[in-house]
Formats: sequence, C-alpha cells, structure tokens
Amino acid sequence: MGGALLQCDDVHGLIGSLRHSGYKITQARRAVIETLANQARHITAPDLVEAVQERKPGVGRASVYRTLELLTRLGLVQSSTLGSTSAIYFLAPTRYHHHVICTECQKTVEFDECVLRELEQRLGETLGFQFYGHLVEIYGRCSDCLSH
Amino acid sequence: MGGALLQCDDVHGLIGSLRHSGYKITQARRAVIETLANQARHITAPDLVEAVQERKPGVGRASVYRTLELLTRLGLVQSSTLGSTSAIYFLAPTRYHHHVICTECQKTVEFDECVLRELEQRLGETLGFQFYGHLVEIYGRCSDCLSH
DNA sequence: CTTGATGCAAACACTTTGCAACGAC
DNA sequence: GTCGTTGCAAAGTGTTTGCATCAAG
Repeated sequence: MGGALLQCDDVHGLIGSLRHSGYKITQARRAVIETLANQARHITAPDLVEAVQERKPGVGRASVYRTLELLTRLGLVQSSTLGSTSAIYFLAPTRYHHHVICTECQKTVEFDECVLRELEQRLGETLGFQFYGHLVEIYGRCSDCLSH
Repeated sequence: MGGALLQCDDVHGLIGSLRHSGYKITQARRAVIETLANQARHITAPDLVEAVQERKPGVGRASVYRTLELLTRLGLVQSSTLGSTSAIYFLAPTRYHHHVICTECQKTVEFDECVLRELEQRLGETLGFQFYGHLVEIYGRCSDCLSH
C-alpha cells in the first residue's frame, strides 16, 4: 500500500535531518524513528518503549525517552502536551477558541476564528458521529525565537 | 472585562450539569470547576492541584484527579491525551491528516482534508509566526456508542 | 581514537486506589 | 440518616538522571 512508501520517506527524511544536525545515527534512534513511522496514529511513550523493544530488543527505556525529547526539540515529532510531562486539561469549548503555540518558548496566542464548524457538520453526517468539541493547535516558532 | 462574565457562565453551567446528572456539588468539585474556569489556557493536573489548593486549602490531590475524570467523562472538560495517562507523540505532519475521535470507545477515523492552510498563512502573517504543523482533533461519540 | 550516546538502576514525578470519616442532600 | 464523596497515605505507573561502558563517525 501507499503507506509503506510514505513511511520509508519519513524514516529517511528524519534520519537525514538528524545526521544533518550533527547527531549520530544509532541503533536506538533508528529503532525509535522506524517505530514511530510505523504508527498509524498517536502513541504514548510507554507504548512506544514496548514497540521499540519488540522491534529491537535491548534498546533501553531511557533512550526512547531521550530520542523522543530530541526529535521533539528539533520539531520532527510533536506531542500533544506542549512539552509538559502530563496531560493538559481545558473546559470543553462552548465558544471555539484555539491556540497558536511557539514550540521553542511555549508562548501561546489565542485565536477565535473557527473554520471547523462546516467541516465538523460534514464529517458528522458522513461518519455518523455526534461531535461536541475539537482541539486545534498550530505549532511554530514565534518572531522572537526566529530572530535568535 | 468580558472574561469574568463568561467564567461565571461556565461555572454555573458546569455545576448545573453536574447537579442535573445527580452528582453532589461538593467543596472540592466546586473549587476544581472554579479554578478551571479561571484558567486562560490549558492546565496540567499537577498545576491544577496546586491552584485548587491555593483557592481552597485542604482539598486533596485525589479529589482533583477524580473530579477531572468525572468532568472529562461527562464531556465537560477535555484532555489532550485521549484518555491515556501520558502524552501522545506523533511525527510532525508533512501531509496533513487529522483525527475524529470517539471519546467513549476511543475509535478514531482519519481524515485528510485540511482546512487550516489558509488560516495558518493568515495567522502567520498577523502574528509573525513561522508554522510547521498543527494538531486537529475532533471529539464526539460514534454511531455505535450513540445507539447504546 | 574521541566523544556523544547508550543501558541500567535508582531517584523522582505523576496518578490511582483502599479505606475510614465526613457532609450534601 | 444515607450514601456518595472526601482526604490521606500507600501502591502503582511513568519519566528523568548519574554513571560506567560502548560504538558511530
């Protein structure tokens, strides 16, 4: 299927990025990247540890966490918690407002515009879901961090 | 400012929902709800514990976690981790695809459509950000769970 | 060879649970 | 008065760190 090619691209691209930034391409890092690229979907760190060790026994827990930290710092991987270690909670939105987040300094800016209403309606009809909210976060680097 | 009114509405609305569902309105629950409504932004559980205890000393850590679990189950609060206890990680999207998530059975459906490109461009210009990705998750209940 | 990266184990942080006591209704 | 809820403390998970060793470049 098409997925395989994409995964392959992902793996090469990520490894290239690491190498280009001067990081060594180790067995542990390679295994983490391959495993991540293999995921259809989000994965938690503990699940990733398990999956990585299945693919390449002997890789240590800590290396998985360290690789995750590295890839996130380089912007190659994203987490849903803005760098904090635990989940983030927020009131289910009654009015939609979302966040623009600088992944370097964690500065955030709210924006109110919601472009998802129409999409939500359409998806709901197609999939038979009843929706009550959504999370939209846009990641980037702010002007301050860009100028460093 | 307008925020205060909104917060007030939030608090009353949430407490009403709880009461309506037959849950008792306790000091601990009230403190958690007020604190949440007071947040400009996301908050992690540990930070929430601290903030709640500042507002109302004596409230136990466990009650904060239990209230968070309750509110999330009722759809009044959302977390960014889809119910899992730890952060979720994913490759920074090169092609945009997002997820529709049933918060009851955790079933997810991908969709490719991305309506955020234009918004992203506009926001980038306004705010001086350079973006490299975004997270979009739409929460609801799937047809199976709706029919139970 | 050199030095960054690793695996391990111990420390630390976060979350959940059991239970006696309490307080919302 | 009843029973759902609480606070506490202990147990259970998840994450980070120090350090001797290893292996990528």
